[in-house]
Amino acid sequence: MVWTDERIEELKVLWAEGLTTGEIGKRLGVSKNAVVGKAHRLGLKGRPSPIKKAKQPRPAAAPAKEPEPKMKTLVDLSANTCRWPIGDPREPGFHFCGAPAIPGKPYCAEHAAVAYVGAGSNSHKVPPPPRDGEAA
DNA sequence: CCCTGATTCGC
DNA sequence: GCGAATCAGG
Repeated sequence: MVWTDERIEELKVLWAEGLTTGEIGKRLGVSKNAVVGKAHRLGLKGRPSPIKKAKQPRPAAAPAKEPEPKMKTLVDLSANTCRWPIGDPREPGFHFCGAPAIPGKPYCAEHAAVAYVGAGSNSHKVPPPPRDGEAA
C-alpha cells in the first residue's frame, strides 16, 4: 500500500469528516489499522476513542416532581407526631398529619378529637387505626 | 461480542 | 513507513 498524497488527503478528509477508522479503511481500501496507524503517524488529531458520544438535547424544562415538604411519610413519623392518615394508603401521595401529637395519644389534638368522638363515645369511630402494614 | 481508536512490534 | 497484532475503553 502506497500512501500517495491523494490517498493521504482522502484519509485526512475522511478523518476530519468524522468517519470512523473502519469506514475510512473501507473507503480507502485498507484496514482500519492502516488508517489509524497512518493517521497517528501523520499526527492527525487522535480522538481518545470517541465512543458513542451522543448528546441528548434538553429541549424543555426539568419538571421535578418533588413531594411537598409538609408531606409526612411513614418514616417521618416519630413518637409524638400525629399519625392521622391523610389520603388512601394505597394511593400515591398518601401521608400522615405529622402535627405534634398529644402525649399518650397517636394523634394531634384536632385529629384526636375526631378519632375519639367525645371522651366516652363508643359509637362511631370514623378514622381507621393507623396500624402499619397492610390493610385490605 | 460488537464497536471504537491507540500503541506496539515485526516487516 | 507500513500495517497487522495487540491493547484499551465503551
